[in-house]
Amino acid sequence: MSTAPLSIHSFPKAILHIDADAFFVSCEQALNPTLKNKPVAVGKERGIVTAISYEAKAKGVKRGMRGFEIKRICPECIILPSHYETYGLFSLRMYEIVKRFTPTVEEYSIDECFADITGLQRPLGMNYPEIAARIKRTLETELGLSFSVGLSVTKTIAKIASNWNKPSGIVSIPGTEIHHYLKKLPLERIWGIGPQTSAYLNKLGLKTALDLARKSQDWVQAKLTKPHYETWQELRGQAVLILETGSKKNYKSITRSHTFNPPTNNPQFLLAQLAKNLEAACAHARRFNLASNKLFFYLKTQQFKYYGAKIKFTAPTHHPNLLMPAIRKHFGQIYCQKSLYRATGVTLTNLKTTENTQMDLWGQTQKDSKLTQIYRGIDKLGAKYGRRTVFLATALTPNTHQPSPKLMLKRNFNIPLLGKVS
DNA sequence: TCTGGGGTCCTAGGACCC
DNA sequence: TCTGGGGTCCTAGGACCC
Repeated sequence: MSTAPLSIHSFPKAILHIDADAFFVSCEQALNPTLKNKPVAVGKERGIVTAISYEAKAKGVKRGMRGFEIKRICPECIILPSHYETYGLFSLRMYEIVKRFTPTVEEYSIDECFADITGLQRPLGMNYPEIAARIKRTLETELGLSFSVGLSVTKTIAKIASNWNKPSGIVSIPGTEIHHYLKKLPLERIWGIGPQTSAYLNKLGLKTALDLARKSQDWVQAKLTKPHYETWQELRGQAVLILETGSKKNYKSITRSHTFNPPTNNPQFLLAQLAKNLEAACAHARRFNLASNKLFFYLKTQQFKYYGAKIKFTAPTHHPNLLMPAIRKHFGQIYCQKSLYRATGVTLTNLKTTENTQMDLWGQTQKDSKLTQIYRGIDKLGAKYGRRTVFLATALTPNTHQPSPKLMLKRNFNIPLLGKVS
């Protein structure tokens, strides 16, 4: 096979990928230094851990493990509940710091971002690897977390670079050096190539990322789909994936789901769970001024099968009390008494912004705006007294005997507005 | 991989229209 | 009643990501 480089230019573009190491546990350690250098895991409230410190990883602790399994292999491991709001604040500060260096920052996920630093050598008086190092140092000093940074010519290679030397790595891959790295990289480690595609490519005789990058354009277009064709271009040093710099929160859909234990076939319980999912999804939609006219809800069986129904509405809304009756109405179509269910979920789709909503013929919008005021009050209460201070009566677990107005108050607060609702 | 929660994009195929 | 060809929109489901 050819040993020629894939690109003859060092840095036609300079893209950084910045990735916080063991983000959730690192946040906990930054806030509580006594946790530093100790095996720590986060996710106690779920029963399985989702983030693990490098010390715990070294002892064999893995994502998805349960508390008792961890205690068996690493008794000294500290298991903490997650604090997502806190991690979100660290995340915002991370973006803010990177944006001091360049406005072109993609807030890719809570613990990662991409930054385009093309053309900044001269204004900053540093070369690209020096800029990367400066950003890394600034992040680490100000946040007290460690970061892995990759510098290269495309997003896909920058991601490979940041992953190369975790934790706290800083790796620069000029275009002319790409092939040295791809040669050592198994296909399934490429961003965008999952188990299905790598198994398929293995069957076709490909093993490494370089095997893929060396294929012809015709071959790639004949055998693979568009996303993988783009990956192929990126691996060859052509930046086709652009950085999405807009502030992230334009949802196409909002899902809220929850798994419970033990599994059940109790329809009241399942409806209560769905009501909770619906309220959570709607609350999120309200926060971003989004409304939906299409929802999907499902029951998930113990065998991990999904049974769901889609419902369309004439007018978009984000008020659960308008949507819940429809869920109740369609519930019977998907519910089977013989099945045991382990989870429920609700997805709002077709989301539209609620600014500039037009009045429709039926006065639905007017009714909706009254509700908007009511829910504005509810959301304020939620912010003040804790989420779910006010919720739909359906969301009460069965056996809890309460009178049944449409809206219920958790702590018997008396809110005058409630009278108008039912 | 005995499996939590939240997303996005792409493709194929059907419905419907001219 | 049968027929060719082409366009758009929507949906279901797959695959992938963190």
